[in-house]
Amino acid sequence: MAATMTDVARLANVSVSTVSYVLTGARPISGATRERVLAAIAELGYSPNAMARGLASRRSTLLGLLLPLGEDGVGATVSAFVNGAASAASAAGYHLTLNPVGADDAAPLRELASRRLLAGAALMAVRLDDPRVDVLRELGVPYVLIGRTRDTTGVSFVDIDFDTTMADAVEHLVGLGHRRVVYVNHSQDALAAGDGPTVRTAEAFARAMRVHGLEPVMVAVDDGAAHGRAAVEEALARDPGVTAFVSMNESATFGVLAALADRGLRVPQDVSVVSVVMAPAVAELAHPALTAMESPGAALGRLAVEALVDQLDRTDRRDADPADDKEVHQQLLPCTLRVRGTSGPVRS
Amino acid sequence: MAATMTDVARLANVSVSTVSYVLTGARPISGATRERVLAAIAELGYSPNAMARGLASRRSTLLGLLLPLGEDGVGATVSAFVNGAASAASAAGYHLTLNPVGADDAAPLRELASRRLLAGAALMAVRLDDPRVDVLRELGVPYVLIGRTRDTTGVSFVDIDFDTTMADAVEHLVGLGHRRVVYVNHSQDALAAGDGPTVRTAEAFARAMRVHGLEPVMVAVDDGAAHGRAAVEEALARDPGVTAFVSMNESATFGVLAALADRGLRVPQDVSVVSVVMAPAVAELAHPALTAMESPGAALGRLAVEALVDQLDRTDRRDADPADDKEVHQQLLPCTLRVRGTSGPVRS
DNA sequence: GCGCTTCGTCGAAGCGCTTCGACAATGACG
DNA sequence: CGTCATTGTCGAAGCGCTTCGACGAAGCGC
Repeated sequence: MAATMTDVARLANVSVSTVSYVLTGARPISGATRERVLAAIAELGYSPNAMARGLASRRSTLLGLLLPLGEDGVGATVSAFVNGAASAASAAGYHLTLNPVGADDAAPLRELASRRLLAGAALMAVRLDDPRVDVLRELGVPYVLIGRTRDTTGVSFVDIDFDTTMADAVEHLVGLGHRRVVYVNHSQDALAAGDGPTVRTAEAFARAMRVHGLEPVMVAVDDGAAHGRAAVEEALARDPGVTAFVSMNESATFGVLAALADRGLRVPQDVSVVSVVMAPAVAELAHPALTAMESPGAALGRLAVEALVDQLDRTDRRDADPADDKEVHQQLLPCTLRVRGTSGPVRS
Repeated sequence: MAATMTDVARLANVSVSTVSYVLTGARPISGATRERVLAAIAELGYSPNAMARGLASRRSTLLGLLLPLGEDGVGATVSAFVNGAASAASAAGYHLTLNPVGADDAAPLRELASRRLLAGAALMAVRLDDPRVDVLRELGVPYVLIGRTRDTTGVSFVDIDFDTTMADAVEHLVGLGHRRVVYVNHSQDALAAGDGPTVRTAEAFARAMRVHGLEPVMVAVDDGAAHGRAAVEEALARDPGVTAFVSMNESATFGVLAALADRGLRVPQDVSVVSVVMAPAVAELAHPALTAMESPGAALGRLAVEALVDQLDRTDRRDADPADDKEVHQQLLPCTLRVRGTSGPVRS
C-alpha cells in the first residue's frame, strides 16, 4: 500500500542506499541525483517508516514524559509544564509520550524502558529519592528531571528555584509589615514521601522567615478547596494573630480565600495571601485576583526537553568528540512576583 | 548489551520462533518448553525490542492524542480527558503520545500519520468540519473522536451530550423561577471556526430556552477571567433585568463571579450562576462554590481510548470474522447537575 | 601519463522480531 | 496396524530501513 524506499529507488533509478543518504544526509549525494530522488519521493508521496528506521538505526524519536496521573487531572500549573514539553519535543522532531509512572512503583518503568522504545525520558513530580532515576540510569536511558533529587551530581535537571521564590514571597509580605505569616504547604504525606517542591518550600520558607527574625509556621494539608479551609482553621488555632498566608497548594489556596471570607476577614485589608508557584491564569481566577509568585510555566517543560534533546544529539556524535559525554544541564528558574489584589499592608 | 531473542533461544535450547510463540501466544507451546523459555527470559532480563516487533508485525503500541496546545496549558477540565486517555492506554498496553496538532493545519498530521508510527489516534477539540479527520481516513489510520464532526456517519466518537446538559441547566434555573438567562459561551472565533462544544451548546441553549417559551440570549467571549467580566457588562447592557448566567467558559466563569461581586450583586440572592461542563475540583474553587453541570472527566478520555483499542483489536482479527469491520462506537455522556452555592430562587 | 586521493554510488549485511510452511512425533480411529 | 489429523517445534524469509566496505570515475600533482 504505502510506498517504500525500494519503490522510490526504482523510480529514481538509484539504489536504496542512495535514497537513504539523500534523506539522512549521512553521505554526500550529487545535486542531480538528489533532485531525481526527491522528485520520486514527491511523486509517490513517500514517507519513511519510523519503525524500520528505528530498528536499523537503533534510534527513536520518542521521548517519555514520566509523571504520576491521578483521576483528577493535573492543575493548570502542571499542565503548562506538559504543554511546554510537548511543544518543544514536536519542534525538535521528537514525539512526547505520556507515561503514567509514579515514583511509587518503578516496575512499569523498567518494563517500558527496556523495550527500547524511548530515546530518552523526562521525569516529573520528582522525589528527593526517586527510584525511577536509578532504573533509568541502570538501563542506560538518557533522562532529564523536571525537579531534582537530593543528590544532583551528574544528573541533568530543570527546576524551580524555591529558595529565591520563597524568599521573595516572604520579603514582599515583610515589606508590607507582616510578621506573623503561615505557610500552607502540600500534605504531610507528600512531605513524608520526599516530594521535592513540598520539602524544599518548607525549608525555604523557614529560612526566609528566620532571615527576618521571624518564627516560621507551616500547615500541611491535602489538595482541594475543602482542605484549604481546614488550613485556615488550623492556622488560626495555632496563631490567632496571623496576618498573612503563603500557599503553594493550588486548589487549597482558593479554600483559604473562601474560609477567610466566611470568617469576615477581608483580603487584603485584614489578611494578605500570597500564592507561590502558580500559573498566572489561575491566579486571575480568584476574587480578588491572587498576588502570586508566578511559575515559569511552559518554559520549564520546554527547557527540560531541549536539554534532553541536546543530550541525545551529543550521544550520537560521541565518537567525534568523546570529551563532552557526561556534560550535565542544571538550571533553576525563579518564580516572579506579581502583585495583584490579595496582598497589602498589615492592619494596624 | 541488552539481551535479544536469539540469546533467549540459545539459553533455552529452542529456536527463536518458539520464543516468539511463547511471548505472543500465536501458536501453542508445550508446558515444559514454555517453562524453559520463561526461565531463560527471566535469567537474562530479556524484554522484546518494540521497534523490531513493530516492524515485523506491522503493528504499533502507540496511540496519538491529537490536540492543539497553546502556551497556557489546558484547563483542569480538559486535562481530565487527557489523563483518562493516558491511563486507559497504559492499562491496555499502549502508549499515548501527545501530538500538538490543531485543526488549522493538517500537514504535520499527514506527516506523522504516514510514518506509520501510530496504531491509531484520538482527536480532541474537534470541529464540525475537521480536516484532520479526512487525513486520517485517507491514510487509513484508525481513529476515534473526543467530540464529533457535523456528519458522524461511520465515525466513532465519544462526546458530551450537550443537549441534555444544557436542557438540565436551564431546567434547573427555570425551576428556581428564572426567566431571563444569559449564556456565556466561548469566543466568537471559536463559534465561527465551528468548534463543536461552542456551536452545540449555543444551539442547545437556544432550544432549551424556547422549550420554556423564553428568549435565549448569548454572549461570546474569549477565555480568561477578564473576558468573563466583560461578558457581564455586555449581558447587562443587553438585558438589565437578567437574573441568571449559564457559562461554559471555565476561566471566564470566574470573571463573571468577580464582576457580579464588584457590582454589588450577590450570588445567589440577586443573580444565579450555573457553570456547564466543568470539573468538580474547579467548581469547588469558586466562592461560593459553583453550581455546575459536572463534566464526565476522565471517563470521556478513557472511553475514547477503549473504543479505539477495541477497533484495533477487531482489525487484527478481521479475517476471522469479516462482518464486524466497520462497526462504530458512538456515545454521548451527559454532564450531571451538582447544586452548590451559586444558584438559588429568583429574587422577587 | 602514472599512481593517488576524493567523490558519488552501489550491493549486501544486518537491526530483532513475526510468521509461514514444513515436518517429526504423537494419538485417534476403523 | 496402517492412516490421517493434530500438536509442537524449527528454519527461513522477510518487515523497511541504515550503514559499511567497495569500487569506478574523476581530479590532482609531478
